[in-house]
Amino acid sequence: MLTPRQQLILSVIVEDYVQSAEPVGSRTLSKHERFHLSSATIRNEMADLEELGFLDQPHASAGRIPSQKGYRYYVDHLTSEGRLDGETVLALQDLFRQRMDEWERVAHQTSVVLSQLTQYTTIVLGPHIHQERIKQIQLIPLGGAKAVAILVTDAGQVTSRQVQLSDDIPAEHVAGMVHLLNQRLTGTPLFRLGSRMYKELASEIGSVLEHYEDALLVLDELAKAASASQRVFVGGTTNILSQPEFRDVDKVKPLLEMLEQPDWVAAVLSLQPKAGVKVRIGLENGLPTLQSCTVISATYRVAGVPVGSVGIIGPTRMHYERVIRILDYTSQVLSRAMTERLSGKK
Amino acid sequence: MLTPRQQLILSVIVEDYVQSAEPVGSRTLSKHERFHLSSATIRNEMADLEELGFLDQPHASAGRIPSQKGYRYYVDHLTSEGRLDGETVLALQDLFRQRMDEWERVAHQTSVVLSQLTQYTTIVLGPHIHQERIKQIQLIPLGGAKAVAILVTDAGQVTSRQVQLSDDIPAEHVAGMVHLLNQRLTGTPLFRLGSRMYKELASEIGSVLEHYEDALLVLDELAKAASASQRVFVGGTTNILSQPEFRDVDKVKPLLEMLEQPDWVAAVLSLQPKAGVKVRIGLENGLPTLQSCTVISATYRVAGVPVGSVGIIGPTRMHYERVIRILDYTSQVLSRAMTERLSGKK
DNA sequence: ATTAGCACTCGTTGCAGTAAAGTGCTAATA
DNA sequence: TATTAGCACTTTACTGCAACGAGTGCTAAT
Repeated sequence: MLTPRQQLILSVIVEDYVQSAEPVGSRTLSKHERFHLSSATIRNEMADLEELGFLDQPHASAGRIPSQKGYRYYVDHLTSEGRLDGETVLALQDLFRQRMDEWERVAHQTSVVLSQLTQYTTIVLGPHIHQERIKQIQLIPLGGAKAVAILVTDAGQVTSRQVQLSDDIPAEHVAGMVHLLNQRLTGTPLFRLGSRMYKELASEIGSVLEHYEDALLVLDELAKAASASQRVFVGGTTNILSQPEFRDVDKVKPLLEMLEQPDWVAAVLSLQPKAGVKVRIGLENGLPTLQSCTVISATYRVAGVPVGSVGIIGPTRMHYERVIRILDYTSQVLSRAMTERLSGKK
Repeated sequence: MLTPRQQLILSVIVEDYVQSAEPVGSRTLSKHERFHLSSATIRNEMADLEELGFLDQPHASAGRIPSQKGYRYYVDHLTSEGRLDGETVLALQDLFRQRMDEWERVAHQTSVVLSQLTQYTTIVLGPHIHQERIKQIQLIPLGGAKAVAILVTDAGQVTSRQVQLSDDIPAEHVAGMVHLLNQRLTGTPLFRLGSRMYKELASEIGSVLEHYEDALLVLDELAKAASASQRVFVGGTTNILSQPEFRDVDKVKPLLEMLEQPDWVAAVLSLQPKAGVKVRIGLENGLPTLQSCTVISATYRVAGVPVGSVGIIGPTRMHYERVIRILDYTSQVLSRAMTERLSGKK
């Protein structure tokens, strides 16, 4: 579709603009080492590229900047896979040498390190524990009819919730109930703790236990707590403020407001089934607020099943190649670390 | 120290400036309903107030704005206790009608509501659980020598941590260990789980259990986890961006960077022993970054013991009276709610 | 003690003029 | 036919300047 020369020009324009944030002029390009062309020739090519929609011109006497379509073409055709530099790799490897069971800390650290490395804003979506299996359920009475229900998964995740039991339930019934629940549910993956299983169990429990409503309540609360357990970590929010395109408070504000809402952040980074790194440029994100932003994200997996994701938000004028490589690498290492954790290797 | 008329003038200047964010001139004041003085008279008074250090003048031909000292005088002598308006009271009461056992949600909601009500940035420091007592300790083996240690307090807080036990420890020893720990520690307040108790227990446990290092490790980890459990919630960060004094990205950035670090936020709001609302204006905060900010904070208590705090960060040009009243009220209601929760009332 | 009046200061706004950067087009060149 | 040199044109950014407005401080009158 584009001639090799046009590709080269587009490529250099993107890379120059990403670095300088200034529109790139024909003279700048003609001085570039990879050309021995005059500025006039390049001007003609640029005019063509603009007509094809790959370049924009802020105003008549300015240089060119890549359009959304231009960035898209660059990402799709003009970047290579390649290796990360050693320093970055080391920083990331360090990150995952930590104890993987302290998930909160790992996720938080990841967001901190990634935003340092990239100078953009980082989002880490903590792992869904849907895939994990029930190891044990506990119910600890607190006095009154209150109790704490605790669920531990085989990966060692602990989820808990306070419940209000029937007023008159005797201690031995509570014990019996917990016993039955464990007997019946140990080994069950959490994602099956949904409505289907609920009904199946209801009848069975009802025939054995007197306080079966309490048992169901406990299950229900635990299921809710478990499904709400995915946490969102945002790091390097203030990096946005260093970007020249966001020097204006009115431009940053809507963005920061979005980043303040974990639900929204989670939605933007919602799991994509496909493997690999996903790049959404400008309006491809589907939100007007993000029209001058690019979101790059990657999921990480446990034993092949996606459980969470990491993402970077920055201006469309983003250092694509580097960020893609970093996220690719991070998600791979993270997947491996999480999988090892689960399969019980030390 | 100040004549009644000077007080009145200072008062009106503060209130006018807080609302308009524009330096207040003598003419504006002379038109104010509470005066029947000419602008010239007021000019003389203002010149005096400036000389005394209560007012500043941005430049020679501008009106006056309150100095840090001026705000301090205003807060100390010119505000009254008074009542909150009904709407605000309702919004706050709503907040604490929630289930108090879901602390994370309450704290988060508090920060959201307070920042909506005040249009400033809100910080909520989650409760220390030092005062709570151990209800039960659990140790759930995960396979390998890994296990999850869980601690439940009498208030129903659950804290957990993964631990690595000795490789060769038999299941019945684990059970015995947990039994002993519970027998020995149930009812102990968490703050005693520190080093002193550690030593006391060490000898006792050592004489009974074979794997006493494991028991101590478990205790140690739980103590660490419990003391790290105080969480920080920051809400309405972007409200800062609406303040005219922070229209400039370079001015907001350092502030937002600070707010991004929970440790720092916690430090700024660190517990003050005295009751009531604390107001720190500008440099009183001790940090150059906060020189044009005011931090107002209040602690909340459980049964009289301070366990956490709520705070508001805004420009020194702050709506003092209102914010003080809101925080005063919030901390009281919160204290009551938390205390009731603990004493087991439903 | 208060006020009217006035000269003075300082920041803001609008405007013309200039310099710089970059383009598009045409005509010359390899 | 593809490339390049040259030039007129456009637009922005910057600079200096005058006019304006808000507000003060001071003095003299009430």
